[in-house]
This record gives sequence, C-alpha cells and structure tokens, in this order.
Amino acid sequence: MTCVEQDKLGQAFEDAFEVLRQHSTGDLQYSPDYRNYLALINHRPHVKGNSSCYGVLPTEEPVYNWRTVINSAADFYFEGNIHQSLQNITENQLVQPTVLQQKGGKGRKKLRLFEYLHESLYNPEMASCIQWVDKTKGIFQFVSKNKEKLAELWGKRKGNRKTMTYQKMARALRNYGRSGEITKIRRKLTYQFSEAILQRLSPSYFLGKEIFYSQCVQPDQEYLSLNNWNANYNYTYANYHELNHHDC
DNA sequence: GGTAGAGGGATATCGC
DNA sequence: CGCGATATCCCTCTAC
Repeated sequence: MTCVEQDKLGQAFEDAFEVLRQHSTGDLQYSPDYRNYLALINHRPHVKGNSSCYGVLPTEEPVYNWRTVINSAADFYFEGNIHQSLQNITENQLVQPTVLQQKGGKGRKKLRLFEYLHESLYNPEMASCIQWVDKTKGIFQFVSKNKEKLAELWGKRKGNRKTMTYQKMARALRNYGRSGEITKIRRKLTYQFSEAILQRLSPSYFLGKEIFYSQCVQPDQEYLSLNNWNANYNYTYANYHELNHHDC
C-alpha cells in the first residue's frame, strides 16, 4: 500500500468519522451521508473501535487507532472507489441492535435464530455460508458446502453442549414456518423472512428508534448501542475465526 | 440404491 | 411451575 493510497483511505475515513461526529451535535442523523458513513463503519466492525469516536455514545475515552483503521479498511477500499462503495451501501446493510442482544444481560432477550441469520447475511465473512437471493424480498440461501459451519457457529454462539448441525438448525427453521417468521422456499436450501420480520430487522427501524433512543436515554439507563453491536459482532468474528481461519 | 435435503412428531433443555 | 424457544433425536419422504 502506497503512501498516496494510505492518504486517500485516511481521508475517506476521516470524512466518515467527521460526518458521524457532526451527527452527535446536529441534524445529520437522517441524512443519506450519515447513514452511508454509519454503514461503512458498521461494515468494518474492527474499524469502529470505540463508537464514542463518532459521538453516538456518551463520552468515553476514545481508543481507536488510526493505523488499525487504515490497515483494516484497505481491502474495503480496493474493492473499488470508497465513496462509490458508500453510495452503494443501502440502508438495509445497517444492522439494528435487537439482533445483537446477548443472553444473560439484564433485561435483554436471547438472540434468536432468525436474528442470527439476518445478522450473518450482513457479515461479509459469512458470505461463503449464507447469501441473499433476493434481499428486498428477504429470500436467502445457505451455501451447501459451508452450511454446517454456519450451524456450528450458531451452536457455539448459543453455548450449546453439543455441536449444532444444519439438520438441527433446519428443524428449528421449519418451526418458524408455523409461526411465520421464516418460510421455506421450494428452492434447495432457500428460505424467506416474513415481511414483518424483515421490517422489524430493517435499519429504518434501527435508525428511527434505536440510535435516536440512544441519544435520549439517561447515561445510567441500560440501552442498546452500536457498542453492543460492535462487541457482539466481534464476538461472532472471534468464534468464527476460531473455527476456521480461512474458509467459512 | 445412495445421498442430500426436506418435513415433522416427540421429548428434553434452558432461561425467564 | 409454566411457557416460549429452541435443541435433539429419529423416522419418513422425495428428488436427483
């Protein structure tokens, strides 16, 4: 990576963080730029470091390391022009915090399977395990070769005693058919989120309620934030890499 | 016939 | 203890 390229990257992220910083003080929270930049940061969880650096949370000691930002963003940058990438990130690529709730926390719901799947669909590193077929309709498909890996991660995430298998996970998915959260599509390994679930997990819900909420609550109140998302996402990554360093 | 994937009943487990 | 949400086991069916 050349110095010029590093400078460009640095500038891009500086721009992103600046917009997000402004967000905390101004009216940018619903601007397209804000959403795009937030998507960028969310897209690179290890880049986010501490979300206070862009002013979403109450003040904390900023711990983000610019070199980490530069290095970890390099692959993202070289997928194409970074600004173009930002433009292309739809608001659907933001992940809302209800997806990230961990078991054990006070007043937090357990992470549910459909939430985990939805989360995985937005995790670039899970693309070899699960992919969108039609994002707008909520249709997704497991990758035959790696579906067991995804199931394994799900089992780990839940702290199951035994190894989760695709067969068992699919059984749970079939139960969603009755309640309607997820239905089976005739196509092999293909399922579809219900409209209600899709709406519930959509970022407009996230942006409209969760982020706004995080700005309004008292500091001592427990709330879900991008930091929770960050921690959770990193947890996923840690387990993920623990299971397989190269391929999913 | 073998295999992968789908479907579902029954029961266990776990957290709230 | 009851309940919801799986987890687990196991069997059958279907398509390739």
